Amino acid sequence: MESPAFFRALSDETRLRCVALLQAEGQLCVCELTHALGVEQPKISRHLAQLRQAGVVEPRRCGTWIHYRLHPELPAWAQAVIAAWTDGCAGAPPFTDDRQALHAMPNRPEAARCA
Amino acid sequence: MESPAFFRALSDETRLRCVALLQAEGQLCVCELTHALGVEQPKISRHLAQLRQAGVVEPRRCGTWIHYRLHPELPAWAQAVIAAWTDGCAGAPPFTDDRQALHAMPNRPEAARCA
DNA sequence: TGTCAATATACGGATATCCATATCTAAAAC
DNA sequence: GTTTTAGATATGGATATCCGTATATTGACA
Repeated sequence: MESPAFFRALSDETRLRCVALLQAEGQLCVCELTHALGVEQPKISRHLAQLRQAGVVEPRRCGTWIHYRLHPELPAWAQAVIAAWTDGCAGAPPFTDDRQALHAMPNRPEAARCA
Repeated sequence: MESPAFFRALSDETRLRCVALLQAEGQLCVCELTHALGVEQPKISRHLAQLRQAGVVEPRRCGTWIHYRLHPELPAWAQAVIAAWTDGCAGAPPFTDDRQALHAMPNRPEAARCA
């Protein structure tokens, strides 16, 4: 994990909003992120690709859906950085709004259905 | 402090090397940073300007020299992020080499001389 | 096999970033 | 006031980033 690449991955608001949601919720599919942030799907996919290439998130296919989560093998310091940031910032807009929009989403695919 | 701007400030190796040195040493002038990193002075100045504009560092003029330090009013979460990162990474190259080069620098201006 | 739904990638243009080199500013010391 | 030294900024070119729109991929299912 190269430090500059890691911080660069966190240097965009859309990506930070994804990271904050994943940190709070554990695992989300692309359609949930798209709905929660209220942006177009290709934009989410492009940013998820950058987070994936930086090793920040990991995808898991689950039938039609692809669930993303924070990469379970993130170095301890990177996990600590994300935790420190979310502790300080995830309780303020726009991150709170995203969580609210997520929970208000109708017909959420249930991650539980996929092992 | 906008989160994306903060992380963007940390998304470059030269800037991270400066931040790591400042975190370890407390306060350094531009010529010390230039010598420690072994890069051209305008490059250091440009990167310090970016860190300054992001609110990560603060300059203090001291006669001919300008001393930089981590901004004392950084939000707690930002300080925690920097601390978590340095705890995890500052003990490895290239950061260790920079500290070594700094301590080997001849005729270091003494910060103590300026209150 | 064909279609649909979820996700990924390609394309093209606007903007930002990074660097090396050259030049400018400002405080010190004479 | 002229020179010297530390530091900041300007210029221009190469590369990267971001976005919206269009299209491709892939698994599920009829």
